[in-house]
Amino acid sequence: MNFSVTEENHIKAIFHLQQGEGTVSTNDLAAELHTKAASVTDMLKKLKAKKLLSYERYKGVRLSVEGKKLALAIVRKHRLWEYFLVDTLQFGWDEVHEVAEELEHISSKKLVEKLDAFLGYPKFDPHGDPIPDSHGKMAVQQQVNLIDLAINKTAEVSAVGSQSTELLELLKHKNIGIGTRLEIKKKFSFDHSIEIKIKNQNAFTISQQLAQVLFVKII
Amino acid sequence: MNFSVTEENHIKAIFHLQQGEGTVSTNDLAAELHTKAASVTDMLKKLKAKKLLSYERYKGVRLSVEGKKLALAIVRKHRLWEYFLVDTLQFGWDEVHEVAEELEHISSKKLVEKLDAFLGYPKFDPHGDPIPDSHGKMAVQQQVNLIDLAINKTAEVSAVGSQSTELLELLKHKNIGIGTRLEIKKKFSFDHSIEIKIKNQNAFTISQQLAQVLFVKII
DNA sequence: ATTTATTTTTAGACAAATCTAAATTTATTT
DNA sequence: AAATAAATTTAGATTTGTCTAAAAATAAAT
Repeated sequence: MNFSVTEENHIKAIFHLQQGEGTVSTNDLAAELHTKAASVTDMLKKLKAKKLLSYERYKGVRLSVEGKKLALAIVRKHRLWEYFLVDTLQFGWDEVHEVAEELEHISSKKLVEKLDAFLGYPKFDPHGDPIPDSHGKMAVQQQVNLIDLAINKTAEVSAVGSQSTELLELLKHKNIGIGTRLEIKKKFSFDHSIEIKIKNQNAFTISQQLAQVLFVKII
Repeated sequence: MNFSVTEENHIKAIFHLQQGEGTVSTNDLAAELHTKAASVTDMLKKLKAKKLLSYERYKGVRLSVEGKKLALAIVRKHRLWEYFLVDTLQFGWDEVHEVAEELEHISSKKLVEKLDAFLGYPKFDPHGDPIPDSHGKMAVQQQVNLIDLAINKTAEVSAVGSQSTELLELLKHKNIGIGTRLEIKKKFSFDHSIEIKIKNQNAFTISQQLAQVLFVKII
């Protein structure tokens, strides 16, 4: 079975919003896809007919087994390409998302398998997100939200919760990236901001909003 | 400026049929693109409006300077990806065409330049065709049509004139590929078939049609 | 438990890319 | 040069993905 780029993007968006379990609303999907609710409804009917999801009107949507399989295949391609761009072609980790959005729709199965082998079957992409293997299985990473990290435990930034330009700009300014080692010096309960320290730098504070999208691996 | 896959495919087809100079007919384009003449006419009007080509109804079409630039950029991407697939990912040279047809439409300029650098700025793709550089310049290869090769001169197959499944099947059966060394033993003027000999194999004859799509480099 | 607000769907329209069939232009024959 | 054939274009229809505006269903609030 072959699917259009639009169809694949809907499946991917549902997968991300569904986040393991739960049902996804038309409005949330429209926001995620930068489109309108009416367009989403049309597409849901189409994807239901193709048995990629279960959908009853006004009741939200949820991927079928087939749909999840497709979503995982797309996520796999996206993350493998991101790994390739950063690891092989020396892109910065913050400039690969848009390119991978295009590359993830290249259909050749053989290409994906050969690419995976060439890269050495990586388990995590440059943002720290796990790469599904050819059966759709992903490694689980023992990562923790920065908000939840204990004080004075050294940890390494392993993932960021979004790839928005705004976030990447802020991270660049604060000099935080994947692999950055830091520890928490203080937590302020008033606004839930936290003071962090990166080796050889002065401590500084970051907002709750920022801490919530940073994931770290305890070392 | 950004163009759709369909628009790019039309530009590429015109470029190939134009072959340096001359004007291209609607019917030839329709055949090349596996579409209908009426559809081509519609697209030509659109591409003319975008100033990629000059076109007067009933008079054929020819690429503008802008159009040629776009065509060369697409050809560059196609051939770089083919090189990558064969050289880096270990694809067979006869199984990369379809995948490259998809990859050539990925838009990121930075990706192309980084890929080119990673591959070491190759000058020829796995089929022996020259890869345009970032300014659109291609190396000229001293290759000759097999039909024109002198008798008893050893030569190496450097390019094939088409990537059709039918041709590739025949080449596989005859055990001919890029890099194959051979010499011509006899030319038969009756049907213009030629008898060729590959080292350690018995001589055999190939048809004019086949010889005409094989290009060789004299060693 | 009504009213009000929100979400979602339907209805109808539109642009892109395609097609078939008919009309038009150009090329070829006799 | 008139008749015939071939190539090309136009006209009108179709499919896919999208939209706006109005209607319908569900959720929230008084």
